[in-house]
Amino acid sequence: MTDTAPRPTLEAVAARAGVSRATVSRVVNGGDGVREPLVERVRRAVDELGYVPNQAARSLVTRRHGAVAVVVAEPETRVFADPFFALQLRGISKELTAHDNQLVLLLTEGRDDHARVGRYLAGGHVDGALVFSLHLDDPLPGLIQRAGVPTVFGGRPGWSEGSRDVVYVDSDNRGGAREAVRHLVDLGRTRVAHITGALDQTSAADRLEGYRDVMGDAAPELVVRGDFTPAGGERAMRELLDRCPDVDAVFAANDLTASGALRVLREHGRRVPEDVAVIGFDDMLPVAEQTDPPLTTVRQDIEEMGRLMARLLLRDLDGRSGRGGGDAPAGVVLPTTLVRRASA
Amino acid sequence: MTDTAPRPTLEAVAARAGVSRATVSRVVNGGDGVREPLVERVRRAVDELGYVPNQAARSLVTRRHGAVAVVVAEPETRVFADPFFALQLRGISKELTAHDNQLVLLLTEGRDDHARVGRYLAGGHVDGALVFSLHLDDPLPGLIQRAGVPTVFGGRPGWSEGSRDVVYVDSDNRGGAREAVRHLVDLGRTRVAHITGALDQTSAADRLEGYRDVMGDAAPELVVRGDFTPAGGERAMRELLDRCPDVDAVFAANDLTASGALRVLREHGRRVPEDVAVIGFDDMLPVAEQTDPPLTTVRQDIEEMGRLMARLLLRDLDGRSGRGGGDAPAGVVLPTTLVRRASA
DNA sequence: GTGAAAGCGCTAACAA
DNA sequence: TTGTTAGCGCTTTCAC
Repeated sequence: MTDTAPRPTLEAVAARAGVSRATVSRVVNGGDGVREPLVERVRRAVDELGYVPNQAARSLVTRRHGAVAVVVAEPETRVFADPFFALQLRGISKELTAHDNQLVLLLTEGRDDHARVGRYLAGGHVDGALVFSLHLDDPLPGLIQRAGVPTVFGGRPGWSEGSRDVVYVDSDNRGGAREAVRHLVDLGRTRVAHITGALDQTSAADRLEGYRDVMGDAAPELVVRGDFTPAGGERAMRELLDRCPDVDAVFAANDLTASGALRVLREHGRRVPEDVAVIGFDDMLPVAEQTDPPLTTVRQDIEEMGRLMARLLLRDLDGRSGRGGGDAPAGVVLPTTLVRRASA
Repeated sequence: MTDTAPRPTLEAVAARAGVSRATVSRVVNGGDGVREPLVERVRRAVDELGYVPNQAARSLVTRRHGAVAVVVAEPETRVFADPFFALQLRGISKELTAHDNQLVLLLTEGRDDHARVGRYLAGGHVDGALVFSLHLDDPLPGLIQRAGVPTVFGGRPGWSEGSRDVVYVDSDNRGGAREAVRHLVDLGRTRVAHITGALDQTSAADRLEGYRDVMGDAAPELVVRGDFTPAGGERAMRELLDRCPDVDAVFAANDLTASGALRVLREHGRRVPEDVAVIGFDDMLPVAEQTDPPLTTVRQDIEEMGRLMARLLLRDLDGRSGRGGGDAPAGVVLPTTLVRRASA
């Protein structure tokens, strides 16, 4: 491969254009306050030499890196079993690159990684961080806040209750759940069950709340614990069928869970939606459209969540170089919509 | 949030420890050639001040960034419809962080992005690149090679035929396909069909080759074009059933395709595996284990592919700071294994 | 509007 | 073994 191509420096461009380094720098950074003919000459020199600014040198003086860390804790392989993560990443990436920022991906699993991430963030390699705080007891948020890096969280962090200065983007899990359960009730169903997600994640807890908003606490036997996986959905559905044979509707915490439930229902000869109506959450296309029957579900715009997270962070970043204090928007909650297919 | 914490510099640590900057630098970078008591003193000063080296300043002189770009072209949303991408990323991330390297993720879609990526890579922000060259006519590989950045490709690039100096990691697509088809033949099947993947990707082309290695070119009507998606699998299966009603086995280019085929077979009342045996490729657990019946498939260790890619790149990176020429290992091909479940 | 010069924080010769 | 010194390539006052 091409060995040691000696990349041209500002100096070289300046020499070629017959101007000073300062002028070249000005042109490269927007060209304000430089007379047109000179701008032209510098531009040409840049092109001819194929000059690209050295980011390290630039960061050294500007203290900006044009890079944002995305921290994904994935103690469970679940993160990789559905396209959730990838979609969000895509949204983030789009927004970031649109503003000339790079995405540094930090995947963590286990204690050691936490320390490493903490160190990295504290090391000032990036201008900010986007963090997916998956679990209630996750030590990551603490570490990060201590590192003093501007941060936006994906999903409402469990500990955000008190602190008003935590910025996050979340879906309207509770509202979406409410809508789903209400739809089931409107369908005339009276024994509406809920298979929860992993309850140490706020998304699962919030969906459960939404279910309770409509159904109340009347029939606790209709709430079964799941874990966002198909296997968990199967297990829960079996338990449900066993415990409440008269169940006529199920609101599953996500599509994967619903797919497991669907399988068990079929196995038990229950027709969907005639005997039991089923609703999922997420609208993960490859899952929701492929189940039998296709799944009615609550859609959340995952890619948009990612994009919004990035946007909030970048705004904050700009803000703090401008004024001293930023008006932290705290939490932003994206709406959900019910997508009707065949299962309910 | 914490505002402008003025991070301590080498200078500050030196002052506190009562030594020179050079000594602190030595200690921070491993501490070789510094007497124990001094090392101790410096370490303490570092801790007390919470000193973290400034990477920008360091890169400026070492010309090393401790960062590797991962370039993923995703012209098709398919990349996000299966966990392939995420698994590979995880493998890469593990290996990279184990060697204290950061992962800069570059997601591209469309022409504009290519230029951007080319510029970024040429800009010398990273020490090397890991690239997934998905399509035969992808302009990315060219751009990258021109940027002169050490690169390892994921999957055999279509244009690598001539050039011996292209480093890549691939699965044994051809061998795996051969094994699958042979298994079907051993089962006594005589009308073994193949639903291909997107043939502008070498993985699909290689799997087709493997099929032909066993079946020859005898019955071209048994080869139907798919595109790695469930929908493509359905379409192809319908066509197949229509064209060759006597088909008694199907080797699908991947699990997603197989799942589509399975659905159509059920729809047509064909029993699997009694009437038609089906084999997939990938062993994507959430797909292969959840189909009805569970899918017999060719497993490839995706995470290991990622890890290996990173390892090769890092080795190359170390190599070129050592000797002048590196012994490029060209292509590394990982073995596949047949996983027997119920569908064949 | 343009140039000269002073660093940003660090590493790597070279001296001592 | 330790310290001194000269940059790495860039931005940014401050004169002109």
